[in-house]
Amino acid sequence: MITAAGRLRRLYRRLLDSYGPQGWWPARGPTEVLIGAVLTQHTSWRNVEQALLRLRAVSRLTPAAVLAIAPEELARLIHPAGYPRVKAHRLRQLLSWCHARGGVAALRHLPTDTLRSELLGVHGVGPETADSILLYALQRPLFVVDAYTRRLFSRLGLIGGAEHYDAIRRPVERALRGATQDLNEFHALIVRHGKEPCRPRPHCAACQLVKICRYPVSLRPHD
DNA sequence: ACCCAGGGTCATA
DNA sequence: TATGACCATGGG
Repeated sequence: MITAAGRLRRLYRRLLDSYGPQGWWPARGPTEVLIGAVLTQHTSWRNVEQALLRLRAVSRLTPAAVLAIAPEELARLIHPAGYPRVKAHRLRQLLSWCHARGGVAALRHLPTDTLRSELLGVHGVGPETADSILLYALQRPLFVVDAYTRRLFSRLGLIGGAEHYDAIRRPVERALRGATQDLNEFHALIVRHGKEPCRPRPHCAACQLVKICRYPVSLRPHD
């Protein structure tokens, strides 16, 4: 990531002006953020919603209640989100950790560094899932780097494409001065912009790209 | 019949 | 360190 705090701030401002606040995370409660963060791994939010509907229909979405569901049954319930057995196992690992820690409310007392390293220690929780939970369930000032972020930053020349996760995350956190609400909106807006590929007329008002925006979603992070 | 979606782990070189 | 296979469903 080249040191481009000003460019990052202007990009954020343009995205916000174009789309308005996104009001993330789309969940009813904090535990649902944890569950959704696992379910949405390499999966469209549309499919995740179906899985959440099926889960909500049979259980309260608290760690204890979901852990009371038999693993095979849990897998069956979440199957619209894909990778049912993998995700059922990951959900159980994550919710067991949370439950052992006294529930989501109890997590608020712990420092961000501690929470992040413990989350990364949970099997099936990588950096994006951990940071989504920390930002959207616990309001910690972290920037979430996902495939849309890499693609957009790479198209804008802000990164080469091979940067490590933290090498993208930290500069954005500095550029936005660790303001939780801005980090929240920035990531949500990047996803919004990525989901609705902008049509240049003559250029995209949000990212200001002319040519690249005409290539919808086919470009990969390293293109 | 492809390609893609708000990733992560594991085996291998 | 860095690739590739694997996990699996639903929509374009």
